[in-house]
Amino acid sequence: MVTTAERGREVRARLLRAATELIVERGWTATTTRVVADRAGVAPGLVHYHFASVQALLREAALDTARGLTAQIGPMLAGTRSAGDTVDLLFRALDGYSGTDPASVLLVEAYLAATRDDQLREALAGVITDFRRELAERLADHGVPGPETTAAVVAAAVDGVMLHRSLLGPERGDTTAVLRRLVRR
Amino acid sequence: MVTTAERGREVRARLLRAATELIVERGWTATTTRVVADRAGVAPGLVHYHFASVQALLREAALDTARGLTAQIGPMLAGTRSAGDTVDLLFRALDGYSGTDPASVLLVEAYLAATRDDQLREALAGVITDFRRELAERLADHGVPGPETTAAVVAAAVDGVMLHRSLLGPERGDTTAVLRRLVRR
DNA sequence: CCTCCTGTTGGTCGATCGCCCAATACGATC
DNA sequence: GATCGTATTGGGCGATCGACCAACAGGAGG
Repeated sequence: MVTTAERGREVRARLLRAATELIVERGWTATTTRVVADRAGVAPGLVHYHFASVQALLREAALDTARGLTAQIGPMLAGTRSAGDTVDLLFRALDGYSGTDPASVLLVEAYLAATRDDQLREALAGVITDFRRELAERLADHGVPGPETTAAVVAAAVDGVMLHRSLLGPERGDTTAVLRRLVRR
Repeated sequence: MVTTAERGREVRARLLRAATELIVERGWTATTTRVVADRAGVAPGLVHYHFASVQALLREAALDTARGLTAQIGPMLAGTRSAGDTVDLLFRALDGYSGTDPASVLLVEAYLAATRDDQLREALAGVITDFRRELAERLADHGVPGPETTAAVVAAAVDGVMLHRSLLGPERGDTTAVLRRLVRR
């Protein structure tokens, strides 16, 4: 038995999933009411029934993905035995990714949209700050000097490498080996 | 005496400048024919007289800025005395920048637009590759091991830090000190 | 002086935008 | 079975989009 409310929540979820895909494929500002509704297989009017505005839909979709990513990586960090391990893990998590993978592009899109949407900027800043803190604690455990600043740089480097891969493809050399220098004692 | 052709080229330049400003203020896909024309102080029709399409205008504006940036930093790199100096220079060049400065945002916008515009992607990849090569040569001069890979990581880290600053503002700790670890022998 | 030609204007085209709303479908509740 | 309320439909609103074009201005070259 499927209640009306359950089907409603399911449609809402489908809209969020469609928005996530389309932000990646077409870009943030080119993801429109009708295109999202079409991808989700529902009437256009439903977008403004389930969400206050298109911006609100895109914001929620992007934040869901961002939080999902950090929630997935966080527990993995806890199992690392050394600072080098930690860096390795971060970049192995990125390595299935060609650089044009959905999650990366979506994150960068969100970063940009955030420069013009205060609500999104604050929420996204919160996600990154949490991730930085978690990473800093792990680095501190492993005796890395200046763990907070180091964590900030490592996190930024991850995003930067991801950004460059989307243009140039995978690097030739051993990127992880170079990045491990960041956490030498 | 100002010839007709000279005034024409001047208008073309004004359109490029207006596009540069507006990509930063409003985003790539939200920079439209009429808005650019209005900012440049000319009639809307002129955009499609001087440029094949809006995309072509945006592409040229972004590439001009990107090439201008690397052309400005390149010669400064030549004067550095050590690998640490080189990293310092790169990040001091970024430090007038709050992270929401025009050049940074424009670059990230271009990165993103490039994922959906092959012509732009190839051109932008060329600019980054040139910069990487120049940086790699300098690092090699200073005896940094694996100069190509290191240059790629440093360049990515620069863009990553820039990206994070646009959300979180300036870092608290000494970022440059951490990044200098990347180029220790 | 008179023609060219380049640069420029301002408006129009069909398409699409975000948002809204009256009408409807249909399970939940009595 | 009748009533209610939530989910959904599809079309309409004014605004704006990229691209196009007829008309025009005015310096360049004969």
